[in-house]
Amino acid sequence: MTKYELISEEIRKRIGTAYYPEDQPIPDENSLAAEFQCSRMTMKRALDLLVAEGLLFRKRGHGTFIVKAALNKRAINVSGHENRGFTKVMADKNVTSQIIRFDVHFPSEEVAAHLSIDSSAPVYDIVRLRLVEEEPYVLEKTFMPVNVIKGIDEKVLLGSIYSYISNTLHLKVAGAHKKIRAAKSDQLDQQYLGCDQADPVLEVEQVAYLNTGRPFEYSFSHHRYDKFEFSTVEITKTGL
Amino acid sequence: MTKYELISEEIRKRIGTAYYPEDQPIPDENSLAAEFQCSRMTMKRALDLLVAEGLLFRKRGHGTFIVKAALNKRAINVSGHENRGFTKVMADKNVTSQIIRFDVHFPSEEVAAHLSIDSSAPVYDIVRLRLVEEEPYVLEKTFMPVNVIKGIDEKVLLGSIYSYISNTLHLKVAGAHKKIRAAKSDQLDQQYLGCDQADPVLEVEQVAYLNTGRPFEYSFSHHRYDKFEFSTVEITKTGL
DNA sequence: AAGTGGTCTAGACCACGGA
DNA sequence: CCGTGGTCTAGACCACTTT
Repeated sequence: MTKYELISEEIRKRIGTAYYPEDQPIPDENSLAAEFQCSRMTMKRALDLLVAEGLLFRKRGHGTFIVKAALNKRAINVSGHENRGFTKVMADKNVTSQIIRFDVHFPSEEVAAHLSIDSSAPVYDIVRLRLVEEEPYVLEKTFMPVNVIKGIDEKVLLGSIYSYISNTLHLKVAGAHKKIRAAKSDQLDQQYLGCDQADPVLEVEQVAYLNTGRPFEYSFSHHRYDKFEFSTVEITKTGL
Repeated sequence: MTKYELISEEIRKRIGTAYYPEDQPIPDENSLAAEFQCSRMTMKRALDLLVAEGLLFRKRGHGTFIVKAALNKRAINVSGHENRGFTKVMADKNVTSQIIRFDVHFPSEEVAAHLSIDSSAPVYDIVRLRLVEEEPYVLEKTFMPVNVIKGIDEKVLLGSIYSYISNTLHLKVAGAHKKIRAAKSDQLDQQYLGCDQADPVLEVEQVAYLNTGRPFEYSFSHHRYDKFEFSTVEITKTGL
């Protein structure tokens, strides 16, 4: 844990417990830096995290203030992470998987393009239903290059592909590009997510890549429209 | 324009024009700092922007690399902004509005809570269809406290509420919290967005707040499922 | 040991807003 | 004018990876 993260957590806790009055600026950066015995740059960085979370905002020449809208939120995430894909969020829940399809074949033009591979490089074609506490949570359609993610089998699919990639293959996931849209539910969604024919789904299209820069997953996740939503915070640049 | 933004743009341009080979690290931070005549901190900050955009990623002990998946993207946004709400993105397009409903009344419990106001404080209740180049683009249901955003009338609603808030009221928007989900289209959606009864919509629930910390807008935006998607980049923390 | 990125410092100057 | 946050610097030390 770095110094700025520790300080950030302390300030987050203070906001959550109303240690600072919500209608006044919190102490200025120099005072806080003195209190926490750090440089002003480090203090600023700690506050930056909270600004990015939407808990604080700054007014040049005035001070740093608490976002009132954020106080209504349940409890303010103790560790304050909004965007931590699936498994992380589910850390202490019972996550299981059901395999709907598991094939290997040559990729379509589209899949090859998104994975930056040649059409002659085979890909896994996987459809899994993931359940949280026995409840259907998300239906995932996944393409992964066989050359990159070697040795996928049913046993791996019943657990977490991400655990396999990091713990067994010792590869590291660097990030992902996502597109989020609404879609009509298809026959598979209705069958496995248990949704009605008239129910839509929230579709997340994702290209994930390793810390080698190589894309290793192109996937479409379908979530029940009544059980999943995506949260984000938008910050207006101070200069505008 | 700050130094780190200028440097960031230059590097973004270089990536877009394949100035750097994509299978090798870009020059290290000290070399780049020397080339751009800045400190290493400033150089790092310039690169941070590109990492946040998903164009670059870093490997401690190795170097900074180009994300191959990002190169496929059309042209790499010249100024690289993903999350700039409506009006900004539409800068050079013809945006018009059609007023579906315009009322003032007392807020429901839910609306009052999201706007952090008392149930006795009246709110505008607005439904607008927004069109881009004459095409229906989004149907917005908006609640705003009358005490905060004074003087809204039909003329304002036909243009941009945001312009009115900044240019006439001289208030500043600091940010917004958003939730994105899929929903069934209702009768209004079908009528105004021209979607079929079976078509879903992408719903964005938003609480926007001023640089006074005061929430001023609680809204639900419905987008046609086939014409709108939300893009985002997820970065895995290097420590994990 | 050498080279990379990650953090942190102490201090400087600038931009903005209010007294 | 002063106090605020925003940027920038020059340098230090640490963590990680390869040689």
